[in-house]
Amino acid sequence: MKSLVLPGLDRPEGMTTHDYAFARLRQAIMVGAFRPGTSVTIRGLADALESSPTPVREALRQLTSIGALQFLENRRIVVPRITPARFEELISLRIALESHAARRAVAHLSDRQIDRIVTLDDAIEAAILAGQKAQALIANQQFHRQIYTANPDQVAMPLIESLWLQLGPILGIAMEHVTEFYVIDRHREAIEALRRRDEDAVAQAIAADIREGIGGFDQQAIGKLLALAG
Amino acid sequence: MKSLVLPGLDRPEGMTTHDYAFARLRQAIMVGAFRPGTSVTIRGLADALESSPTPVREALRQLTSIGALQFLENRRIVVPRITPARFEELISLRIALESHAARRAVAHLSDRQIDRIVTLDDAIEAAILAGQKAQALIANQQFHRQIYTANPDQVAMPLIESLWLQLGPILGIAMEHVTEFYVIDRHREAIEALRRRDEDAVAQAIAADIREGIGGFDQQAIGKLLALAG
DNA sequence: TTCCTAAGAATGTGATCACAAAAAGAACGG
DNA sequence: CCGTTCTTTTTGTGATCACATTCTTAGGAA
Repeated sequence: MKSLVLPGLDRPEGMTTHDYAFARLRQAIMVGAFRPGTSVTIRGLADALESSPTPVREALRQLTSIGALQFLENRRIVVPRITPARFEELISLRIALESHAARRAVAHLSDRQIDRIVTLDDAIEAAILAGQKAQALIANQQFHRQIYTANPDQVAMPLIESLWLQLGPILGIAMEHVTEFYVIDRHREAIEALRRRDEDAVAQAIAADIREGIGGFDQQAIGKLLALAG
Repeated sequence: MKSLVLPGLDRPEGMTTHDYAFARLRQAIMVGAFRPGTSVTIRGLADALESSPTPVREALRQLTSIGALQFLENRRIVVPRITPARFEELISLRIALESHAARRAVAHLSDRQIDRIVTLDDAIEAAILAGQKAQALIANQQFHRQIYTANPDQVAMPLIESLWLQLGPILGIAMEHVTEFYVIDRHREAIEALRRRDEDAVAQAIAADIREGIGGFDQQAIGKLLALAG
């Protein structure tokens, strides 16, 4: 049985079943395809991915290591719930980590790379205008990732993505309830700062971008949703 | 065959084979029992832990998710090598993350908890005086963990431990070559700041503690070792 | 000696199965 | 109608096995 819920993701040939399952589930969680508190089963996902329990269990175990899932005491596997306090911690950590990563990326960014970042920002706007929420979210993540990974020795990206994964489920709820996008574009501000190679300004723009709108969503609205979903 | 290399770790009854394998391997890497570049095999570890490939493979996969191990393209599993640049990134991230975590823990610390932190600091000194390097390392980690986890909603600890794991192997090398401990005790400074509930001072003391000596080791010495071990 | 090739060994991968624990449902008694 | 107990089903766990890939090593040719 092939799942209709999991966002599609082509499987490059040569990729192991485990890697495919991991990538697929990870992507699904990151874009909010699972709601907080949802429970998943190994066999169920194995069927959905048309494989067997072994590689799926490995993928699920990996996802717990990065906070995307949770193995409960009763051996149930669930998408973690988020309290308002935990949400606030995650956001403040995002700000700390990502402004740090952005600052340390500035020196490594070539003009050509900055041009590519601008292209990604355009893609975000295009997705928003087209009403493709999930696509806008993915493009926004790519925008951030492109900046941080310019630093070749960077080690923060996996940690940042762990935070994105933990915030994913709540974004999924937000996407259902928010009809209007708040495009408070700190991205242009960040890009200008990148062009000037102004580390402080870049860090500040990224911090503001995170604080003011989580990937285009209004934070207050999410706060209210948390009271319900927590 | 039971391994003599892996640090012992009692297996509480009811703990699954997988959890035991994960905890055991994680602890081993964290205290530097494996050198950078070391390759491990699933069957080998399964024998050492007197179990089978399945739970061990799951544990190894989890360890790769947090940067403690690496699955190479050729399907070999190795302890990642660390370049001087990567080392510097890890340290700067530790400073960013841990001073952030410390700052946000201050408000939650009771006087009783601070007393317990002092006890842990005494344990570090005792271990150093007794020449028990690994024990001193563990006690030092407990000291830091005790502070950060005082914040009940904290989400940074797993990320911080990921950094500790990535630094573990290099600490293992350092422990072999460094005969003298440099006890630059910023811990007392941190404790005093905690007592005053002075967030800035706490963050500063933690940052200085990390910068000046990684768990009691001289950083410059590690830098030199990296040139050889990278 | 050096390089290349081929046979054998070692290793990761993934499906399967038996088992135990937990959850869900059915039957019964108050 | 509600709660309890027993049965059935579901589900995670871990050992095992077959397969494909990779590594190792032995042998031979230049």
